[in-house]
Amino acid sequence: MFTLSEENYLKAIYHLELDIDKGISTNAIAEQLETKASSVTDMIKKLSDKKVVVYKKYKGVNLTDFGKKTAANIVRKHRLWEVFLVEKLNFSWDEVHEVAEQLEHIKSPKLINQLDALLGFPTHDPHGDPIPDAAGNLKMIDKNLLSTLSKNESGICVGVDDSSSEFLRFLDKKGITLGKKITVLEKEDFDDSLSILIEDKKLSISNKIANNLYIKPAISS
Amino acid sequence: MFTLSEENYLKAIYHLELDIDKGISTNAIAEQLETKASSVTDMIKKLSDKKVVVYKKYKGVNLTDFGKKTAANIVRKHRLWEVFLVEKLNFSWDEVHEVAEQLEHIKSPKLINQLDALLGFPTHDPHGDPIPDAAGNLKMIDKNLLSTLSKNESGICVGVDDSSSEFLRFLDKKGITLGKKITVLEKEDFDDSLSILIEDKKLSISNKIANNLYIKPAISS
DNA sequence: ATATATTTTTAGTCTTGCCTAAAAATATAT
DNA sequence: ATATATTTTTAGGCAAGACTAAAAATATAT
Repeated sequence: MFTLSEENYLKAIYHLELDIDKGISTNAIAEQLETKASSVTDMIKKLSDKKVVVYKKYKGVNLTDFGKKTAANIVRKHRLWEVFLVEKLNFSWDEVHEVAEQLEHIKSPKLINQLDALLGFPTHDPHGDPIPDAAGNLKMIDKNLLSTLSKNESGICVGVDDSSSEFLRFLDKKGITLGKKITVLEKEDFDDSLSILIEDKKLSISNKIANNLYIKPAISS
Repeated sequence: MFTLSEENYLKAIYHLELDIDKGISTNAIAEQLETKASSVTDMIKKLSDKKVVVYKKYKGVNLTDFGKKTAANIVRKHRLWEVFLVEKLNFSWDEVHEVAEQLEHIKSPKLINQLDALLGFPTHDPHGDPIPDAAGNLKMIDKNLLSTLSKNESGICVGVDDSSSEFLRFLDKKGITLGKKITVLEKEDFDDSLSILIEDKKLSISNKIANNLYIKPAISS
């Protein structure tokens, strides 16, 4: 069994490993968890003793298979709870993260299995992130940043890269939500901004936005 | 804001105050929380500093109004989650306690309000215990122990005093669940056991059982 | 290749929440 | 009323998980 703190470290390392394929550095973990490098070194030793990470001094850490499975299960719980909050309790997608951060630590396999069933075995959370299955595996779907689309190409909005409340509320205000079809009408060279069509509405969006929105390629209209 | 440990102390004192109207003794709290008296003294000082209890050395503690409200809110969350587990996730009434002990510490007013609504604003948990309202007030319903009924009197089963898994599973086995009507057919003097009628079935139950089952008086049949 | 900068670890400290053992206060019994 | 028993508090310590400051290792730059 893992403490709350250990679980948060596992989750942080799990997320970092999706982007980095070397050993995860002490500093990277410290930054992710908003703590100090020395605290990370302390905790890494504990996690290493518990066989969830492999640690070589000055060389960073990597999750063991056991560690990966444990971390994936926490992420699974987090994302299932997010779906629950949106689907059953009328939370909006920018309100779920903090509460899910708490709920992900609840320990009860039956609870999670039943929740999964109640929600109809969802595969993605409200931000389009995949939900690991009970074994810890996650299916990546084919998705690209909106910024990679060319003029006149279309796609379905399937996820966000930045899932901060600020960005999500900005999307809400613009009427951009998951599932909607977006067509690129124009790409401006000088600032890489886009003119897009979404539900018969024409919008102008900056490159920053286009770099944080995932699109599933579709036949252009 | 309160720590997990502080919340558990508040809850323990809250429950003890329902039975005891003097100052709640250090030992009583220690027993309830399965900890040592010296640990309780330590924590009492912290709770006193936080203005949730009034403490006089050697005289025990009592909750302040603020402490009472805080504790009631934890109990409210516990019982709402129990209802959720039974109503939405197919838990049985003997499985909910442990998980609710974890869930009661989740901090999100919106979560609880929405959960309350999802469940249809329940007034009692799966064991028949009343759910405090958002202000912390709880309505006691008129109930008596089954053992207080006389021969030929009837009542509706509305709650249990002992809500241990063992007792609840025993009741399940006997077919005794909340909402069912029970009629006392016979009272044995020598061991205070009862012969009862429940859903056209005749059962013999011991005094121990009859002392742990609450009944809402009804017109005898 | 050596000096400098950065990263990581170590050493020592703090707080929280628990513990044991001993001392102090209160309660009970003769 | 005094002796005995019980309860409560105090004193001192321990483990977890964080911190700061300093030392050690590694990386970078000229």
